[in-house]
Amino acid sequence: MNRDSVGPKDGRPVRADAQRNRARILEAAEAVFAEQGASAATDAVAARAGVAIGTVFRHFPTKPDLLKAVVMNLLDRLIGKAEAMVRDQDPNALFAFGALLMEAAASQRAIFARLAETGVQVRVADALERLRPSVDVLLERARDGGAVREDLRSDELIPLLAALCQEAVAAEWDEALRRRALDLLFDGLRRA
Amino acid sequence: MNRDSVGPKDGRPVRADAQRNRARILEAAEAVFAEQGASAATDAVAARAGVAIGTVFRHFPTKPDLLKAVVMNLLDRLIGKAEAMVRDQDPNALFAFGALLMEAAASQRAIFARLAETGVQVRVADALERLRPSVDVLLERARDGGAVREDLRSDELIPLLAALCQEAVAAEWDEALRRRALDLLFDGLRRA
DNA sequence: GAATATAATGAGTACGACTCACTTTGGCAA
DNA sequence: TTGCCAAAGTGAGTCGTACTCATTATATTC
Repeated sequence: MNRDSVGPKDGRPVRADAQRNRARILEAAEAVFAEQGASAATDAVAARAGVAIGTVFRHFPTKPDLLKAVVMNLLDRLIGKAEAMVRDQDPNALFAFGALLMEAAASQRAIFARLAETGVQVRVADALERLRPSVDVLLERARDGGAVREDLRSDELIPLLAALCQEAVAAEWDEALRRRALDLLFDGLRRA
Repeated sequence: MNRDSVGPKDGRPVRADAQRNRARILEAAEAVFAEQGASAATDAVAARAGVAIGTVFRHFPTKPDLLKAVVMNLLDRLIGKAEAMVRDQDPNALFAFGALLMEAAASQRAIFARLAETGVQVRVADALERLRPSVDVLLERARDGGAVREDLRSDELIPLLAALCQEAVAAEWDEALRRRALDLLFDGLRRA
């Protein structure tokens, strides 16, 4: 764990006010984007955070950068849950994880759905890469337990899951369809 | 077939210059967006079409409207191919259609990929709705021929295909992954 | 308690979507 | 043919928003 009280290129500590403002901006952005969608003006975020607009742009040079940071923040919370599932020994945990992932994406629709609308580079697929270590473990265990086909690899599974989550959010699938889509996919992935 | 030489609410014919300009704008837009991405300024489209900016906005009141029209235009070409497959009697035509769809989406990446970046309402899922009649026929035939599970319905299959195409384009899947994803999905959809 | 690098500020700039008062023109009837 | 007029075209101007930068403030270091 590197202390985030030191700058990227090492050297001096990051100033206390800068750390504080960065946190405030992220918090404000999450709230503003959740309320107004990602097309909300950056001024609104600055106002809510109680800083000048220039400060927002110092920390996040472009709007996509800001949105990306917000999403990565949300993702951190998910990772914790995924790691908890790794500790279970259930070979079917992989499927439970897929369901968890999709429900999480759906519940954050307000933010995720708008990401696509504004030229953001954040893709669910990129975000999922961070979950990969956990997925690898879950997949291997499922394979060993005979719960999925032998030839399934995580760099195939992750894009598939990403595709479903992305589209579920973007096209506003209802819960029945989300569940059904996962069932169809996972059913097909089980050992033949 | 209603003549498109008459206006929406019936009444007078649409003026010849209006029809001509609409066609020119669509053609210009397709070229400009393909070259510069959908974030290209509307001025550029107007310039290329040889009309004033106001004329573009008369025909397509918002930029999303313009992008949507371009995509729908592209889709028309696909529909022809789908209908040709319906005329085949092969129960496996459904799978061939899925592959065709994904390759078409991938080849138009320049336009499709940028759609998501600009707040466009055009979703691949919406577009696919127009293909539904053809999909219904293909699916029914596949079911009768025992090529897919009995309980699969087209309003489940279409979103699944849409999800894969959308993500394949957005995340720039390579051909191997596109093929593999379709295989995994279709394999799972076959009769158990 | 200077010195100074780092951060904050916010008026200003750039740019692109969209408007609208005015001009032009295609279709129709006399 | 000719005149009428609604439909269509025009493009300078408005407006909102992402982003800049010269200036000011302040957190750290010695």
